[in-house]
Amino acid sequence: MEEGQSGQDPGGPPAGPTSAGAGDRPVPVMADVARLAGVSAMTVSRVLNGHPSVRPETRARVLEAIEVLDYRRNSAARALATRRSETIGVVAFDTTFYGQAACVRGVEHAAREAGYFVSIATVKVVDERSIREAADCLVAQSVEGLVVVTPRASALQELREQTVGVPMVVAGGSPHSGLPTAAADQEAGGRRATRHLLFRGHETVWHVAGPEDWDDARGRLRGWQSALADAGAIEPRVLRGDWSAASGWRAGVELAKQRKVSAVFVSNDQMALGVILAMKQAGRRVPEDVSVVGFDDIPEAAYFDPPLTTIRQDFEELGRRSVGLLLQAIEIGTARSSPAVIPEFVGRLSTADAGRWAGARS
Amino acid sequence: MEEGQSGQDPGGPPAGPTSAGAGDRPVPVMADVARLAGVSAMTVSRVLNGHPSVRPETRARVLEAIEVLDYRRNSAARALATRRSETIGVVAFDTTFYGQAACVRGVEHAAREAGYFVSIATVKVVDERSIREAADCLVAQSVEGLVVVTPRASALQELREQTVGVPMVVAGGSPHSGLPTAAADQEAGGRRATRHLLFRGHETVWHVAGPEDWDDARGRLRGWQSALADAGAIEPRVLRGDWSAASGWRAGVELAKQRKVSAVFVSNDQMALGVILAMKQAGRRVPEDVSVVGFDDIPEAAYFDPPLTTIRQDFEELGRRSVGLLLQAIEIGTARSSPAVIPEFVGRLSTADAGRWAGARS
DNA sequence: TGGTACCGTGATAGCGCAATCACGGGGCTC
DNA sequence: GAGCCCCGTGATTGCGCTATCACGGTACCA
Repeated sequence: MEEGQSGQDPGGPPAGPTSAGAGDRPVPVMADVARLAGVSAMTVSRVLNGHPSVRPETRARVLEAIEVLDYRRNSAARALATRRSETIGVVAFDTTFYGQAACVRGVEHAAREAGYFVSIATVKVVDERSIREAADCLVAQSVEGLVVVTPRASALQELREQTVGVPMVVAGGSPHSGLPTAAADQEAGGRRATRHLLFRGHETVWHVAGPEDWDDARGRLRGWQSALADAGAIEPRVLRGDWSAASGWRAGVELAKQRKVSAVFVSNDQMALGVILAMKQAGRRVPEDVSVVGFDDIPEAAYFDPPLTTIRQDFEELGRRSVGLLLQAIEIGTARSSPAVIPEFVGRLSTADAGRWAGARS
Repeated sequence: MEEGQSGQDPGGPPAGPTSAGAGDRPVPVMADVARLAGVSAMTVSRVLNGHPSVRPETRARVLEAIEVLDYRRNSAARALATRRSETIGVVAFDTTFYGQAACVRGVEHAAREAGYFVSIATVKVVDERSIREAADCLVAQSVEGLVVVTPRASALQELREQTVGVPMVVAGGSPHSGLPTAAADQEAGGRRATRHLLFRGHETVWHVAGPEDWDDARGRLRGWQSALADAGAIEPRVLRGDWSAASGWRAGVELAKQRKVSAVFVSNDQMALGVILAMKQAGRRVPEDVSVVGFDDIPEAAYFDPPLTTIRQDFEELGRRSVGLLLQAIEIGTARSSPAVIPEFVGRLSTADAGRWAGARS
């Protein structure tokens, strides 16, 4: 354009810098494809974007040129022009937890299927600062939306205020966070687990809960309470763990001291593993003396000794659904929570009827 | 400054579209910051990039304007202009495996510390097609480099050819893949495990290996073989698993049929869990009748029954190192493999001296 | 005192793509 | 048979940022 209308080199100004390189261009751009195919860059763009109004013949020519040149569209340029990054961000906590990892995997697959990239930021500690940092980091990368995997409710309150602009959904956690959520009905799961033990004849059921500020832990605890209340059973003091087997073991040591404990609902499978070990170490057999129910159904649960009766959550499905929600929020502008999925009871061998000698309470 | 030399609207053409919006601009751009701070956009850019030649006073003014406007730099535009995305890609397999997940976490943290974003692509099945797809997807996103976590060697051969342009490193896997690698010395680990059992007096040690085409599995197997050879012990037939507890259980069932089996080195902890269960179900006690050593030291291993003797790998460190390698490759253009870390022996209760009645072989 | 060397800053020109508008040509309506 | 519209395509412009060069000033050397 500086040369305006004057000269003899129409291709000069626009194509100049692009075509200048003698021929050693390492990475081809759209103009290169266009030239090879004998069309304009715009047409190449249309082909790439599946725009309908391109003659099949032209399209084929362009596709061939793309193939020949091994051309790949520059996503930064595209993002700049469209103002869309086609990327969603995932904030996750400890992805070494099976549930988190499976959920992230679900997110990743669903997102990729929908044509989105996935950027991830994990936080080591679950406090507002870290979470905001992670979210900021993702937002700085122009993600179009955020999936927060299994958070603490408190942390979310913070987030909602801060992450201006980009839609957010929650995978796991409580459906009451005020954000669209894809979650399993933890309460129903907790109720189911507890009821199972009650049906087996146990007078009451003890509970090893997860961290107080995790919605999942809270929901399971509520379910346990309500099942107990329904059955008119007394509600024993709650023990707290941090989801780790180690914390479960510590709780199990406490529990084993009390002879009247005959049934324990543990808020996840890892802690259940710890509880079982502690029980056995204290000389109490599982399930003969003490029945244990876990939660999550991690792949190893079936190979615990005894194989663990537990409540299965489909974490991957959660991840998938949350992406569905997020895409709605991004594309339609609104999304409401997905209906809670009901976790499934998985009966194995870690529970038995009360009575053999479990009847000997207090 | 915009009033420059000409008229009253010199800002027109360049700043026009930016300043045109009456005042409802949802997202501020650099020009907005510049205007507010009374400087040029270039200066804002310099401040943002930590360029030294900006007067502290000016810098402060700019920073304040940024704060006031809650301005965030558009990363797509930056990437386009600099030709750098500041993003690295991670290709991982099943991140629900503890090792993979921990490694990815290490990558993520190290990358973020170094100022890089992390995009992730997981593959469901470990074949060349999927891996290439995942890598392509990442490359399409203009990642500057790729970390491939614990791959199969065969898959890597493919990848190396295909991913033109972006540097690649491997986290885990064999150091002989031809790519820079951060790996633990699997062979040393396997040797250590086997030797431990041999020292305990077992005549020989059986092995439940991981998938044949995983470098990790291969290395551990080689270590087992070499320890056996050194001790002059016979080398029993290898059993194969797929890393899952279920496959370990199946192998355990086989092993339990043979009364002479008194010591088993299992290629990961999950499979070890399965082996132990199968043994017990067959009436063979662990460790009294059969000693078992695992590999990895997943957090639950200490709470198996019996607590599992195993070989600890620091997966997170692997991830961290691989990022170090990758950044070298990106920034310096070259990187050689990190020295292999030697896995650490963790003695717990799943192994015992041979002899009680284990001596009664064949 | 002139020249050289900066230092702090601004104007300008792309980065590679897609949105917008423009345009020739064929089919359609009436 | 004239007008219309839409189809397929191209030229142009700008997304928001940074690289480059240019420029007035102060400092320093000769």
